[in-house]
Amino acid sequence: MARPRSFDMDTALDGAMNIFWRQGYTATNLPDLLTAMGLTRGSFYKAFNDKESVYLAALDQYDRKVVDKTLTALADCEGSTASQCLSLLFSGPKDPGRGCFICNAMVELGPVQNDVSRRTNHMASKLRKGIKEVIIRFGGKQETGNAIQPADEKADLILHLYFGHQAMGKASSGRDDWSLQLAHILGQSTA
Amino acid sequence: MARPRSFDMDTALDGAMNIFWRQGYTATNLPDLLTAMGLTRGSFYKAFNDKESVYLAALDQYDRKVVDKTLTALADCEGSTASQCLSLLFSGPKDPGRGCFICNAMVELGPVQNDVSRRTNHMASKLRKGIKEVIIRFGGKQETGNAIQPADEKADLILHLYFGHQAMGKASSGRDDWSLQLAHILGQSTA
DNA sequence: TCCATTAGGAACCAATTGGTACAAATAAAC
DNA sequence: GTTTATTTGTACCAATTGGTTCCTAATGGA
Repeated sequence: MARPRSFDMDTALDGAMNIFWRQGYTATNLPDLLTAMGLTRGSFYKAFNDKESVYLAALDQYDRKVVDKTLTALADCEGSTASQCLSLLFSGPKDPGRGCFICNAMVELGPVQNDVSRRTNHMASKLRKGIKEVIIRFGGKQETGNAIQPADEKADLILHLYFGHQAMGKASSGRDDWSLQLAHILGQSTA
Repeated sequence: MARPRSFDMDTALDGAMNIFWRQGYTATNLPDLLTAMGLTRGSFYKAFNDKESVYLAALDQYDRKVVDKTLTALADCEGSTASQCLSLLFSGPKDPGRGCFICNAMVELGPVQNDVSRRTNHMASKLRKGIKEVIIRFGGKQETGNAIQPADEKADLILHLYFGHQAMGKASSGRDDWSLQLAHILGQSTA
């Protein structure tokens, strides 16, 4: 009927995702957000409800863009061991001090924003599942045996390790090479 | 010479520690902080420089009060296995949604505040050392052997796991019982 | 071509932000 | 008791917060 919007919704959400990812929710004010999205107040409030709803949309964008990409990278990994493939999780693009948006969101808003924790839990589950499938693919099938734990447990352990890695990385006091640890967790002799 | 201050510095810092611990730096405004510390603006700005310096003081308070207490609890632990003692780290007082102040601070301010990351790194090192000493105390001495990793590596792994646990706990999507995982990492058959 | 409808942009808004100024209250030193 | 130094509390401040209003401009359909 009338004038179509001149900005691209996807790239605007990319901008929102990146600024929230880097700065968090409260530390990102409206001017920051508008600049990152390439919008002015008018079009912003025409297209979105408020800052909070854009934050949630940014989390969904992260789910589509980053989490899904990570999962396919894990599924398509042609390494020779599970730990080699799972090392992908621990050697991200390394934008210094950006960390993992899921981890950041959990820590900042998890306890006070159900809409946030719902999304972070969902993404965490997807990652957990992706990790588990790598483990299974490389032979660590659902063994309930004594010493070695089933793939679910290993995946959950590695997922927690991943978030710890991301958290510590933001203060640059973390470890970079996790191949030996992963191999040990997975019960391999060497990575 | 003149009028002595009527508030107790230590309890005021406890209040600051607790509110920053629960809400983070930016999400805590001055009225919140003043209430938590039991001070009015006047005495606050007489006694402290600004909000930021109080945050750093609160981190130091956490170091003294919480971290040191945790370390002595680990050192004094009379459990029968290392994983049993280290389970202490994963079963805190469980104020829901408060998490670990170190983790919160790293994630919120690590990349942008050197004074913060310096402190979180220091506390993380203390924890790492405490964990390592537990491992060594229970016989996992600095073995450089093939499959089992040296105590340093194990301690670092558990420390990262701890932070991941704290991060995920804030969205209540984390695991509560880590005894089996710890036992596996440490190379024991059962916890 | 003209109109209905919507995007875009700037001015504006009340509320809140962290921080300051200053007078009143208070207690030690003499 | 007077003096003096310092804390305490209140009133105040400019700047910033997220959000609204409203006018202009652009566009697709008739």
